[in-house]
Amino acid sequence: MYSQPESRIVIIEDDQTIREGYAYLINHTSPYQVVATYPSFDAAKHKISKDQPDVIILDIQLPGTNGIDALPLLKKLLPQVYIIMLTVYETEKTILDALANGASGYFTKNTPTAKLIEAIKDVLNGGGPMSPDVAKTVILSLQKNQDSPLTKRETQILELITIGKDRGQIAKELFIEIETVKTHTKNIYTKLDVNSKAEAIQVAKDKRLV
Amino acid sequence: MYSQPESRIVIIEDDQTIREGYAYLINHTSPYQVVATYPSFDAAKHKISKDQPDVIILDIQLPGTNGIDALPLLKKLLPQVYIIMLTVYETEKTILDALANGASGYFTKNTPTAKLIEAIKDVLNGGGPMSPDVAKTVILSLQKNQDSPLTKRETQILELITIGKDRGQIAKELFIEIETVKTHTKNIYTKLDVNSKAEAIQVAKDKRLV
DNA sequence: AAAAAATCACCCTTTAAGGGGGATTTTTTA
DNA sequence: TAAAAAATCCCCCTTAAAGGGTGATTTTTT
Repeated sequence: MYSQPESRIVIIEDDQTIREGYAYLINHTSPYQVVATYPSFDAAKHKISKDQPDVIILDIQLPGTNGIDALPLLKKLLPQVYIIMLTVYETEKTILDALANGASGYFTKNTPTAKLIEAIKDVLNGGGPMSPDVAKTVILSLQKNQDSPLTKRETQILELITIGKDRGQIAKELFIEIETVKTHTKNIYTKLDVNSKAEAIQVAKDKRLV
Repeated sequence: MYSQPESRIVIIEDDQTIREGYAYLINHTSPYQVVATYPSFDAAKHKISKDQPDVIILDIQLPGTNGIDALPLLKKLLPQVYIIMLTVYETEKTILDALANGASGYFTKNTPTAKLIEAIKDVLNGGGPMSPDVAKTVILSLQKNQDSPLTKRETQILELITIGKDRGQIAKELFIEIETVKTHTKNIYTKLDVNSKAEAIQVAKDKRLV
């Protein structure tokens, strides 16, 4: 399945200059057509289904429903649509929230139109385009703490604890006795300076140990 | 801090043709210099510190220590180095493991040298370059289930449960009574068809509800 | 107006977790 | 090749936090 030249684009962005600027450039310098633009999700929600967009360019800071909250609603209206975020926000939380809620790509607003057009092509071909700084943020969010106080086995067990396994399940999975799991757990607690599973999970997430 | 033309590159890759091919092209068509190449991590480990690389291009399938296991060891030897994975593996687990272990970028082996050179520039400038299919995999791994059976509040509580909070902490955080948390938890268990916190966390992770 | 979601309360049971102490075997590293 | 570190296993004992049942009111959505 390859990118179709006639692919239909909708832009939802409250800044008129940016909205019309991107629309003009996409229409005149790419094989894609901008079939509609809207200043907000609320303005778009009753009409956008008829536009039959393949790709939506979506801002986050919008009057009324914001872009993050709009994401699942748009997906409900148009299950097959690809959504590319185009925003000034680049905090880790915002980026991860957008991706968690169904965005296919994420760019900051200083992105040149040429890159955005390339991104449209990428999503239509099943890719997940991001600007370099966004990609960096995503990678950092996945990165584990490089100098953990835990041994390999302890890390492994802590990982299983964080995904909800109990002693019995952990023992079975690692082919060891429950008592051994207990011993490791005790050592983990000592090293992390906690005394419960709940605290251990919190510290593990917090320090990115797993 | 901008990319320095004299930046030093090391390639660790067991296939001689690929290794020398990339080395030649980087040396002749980019401002970077390949200062050494190795067919394995084990061959590199005693010498690579002296090479003083800024960027390492690292394969995953290597004889002896594989690329994933080599990552933390390389980071220990050269804490400041950027590592770009270049591999045929593109399973979600492999990609996420590599990024979790400190890789700065990730490309599949059919990547043209020009793209790889761009990626070197990107990491030196603090970005996190990935090929489109890899980026897509990463995005998918972050994506939540779009049609969860849970309500907003239930999802919120399940999220807190998965990060190790107990009833008391959840109640405090959401400004509600412990009994309300209990009620929501019961409803969550019914909807997910489980009857313990541990199981709920496993289903939540499994179905990407949080 | 009806349905769904969110809130709070009381009773009762028990399991899985946590703490202490001791010991052997295997692996790594200096 | 010693010494240190990591991983393995066992027994005793205690209890906090979790789970199940039932019922009800208020708030928000549709």
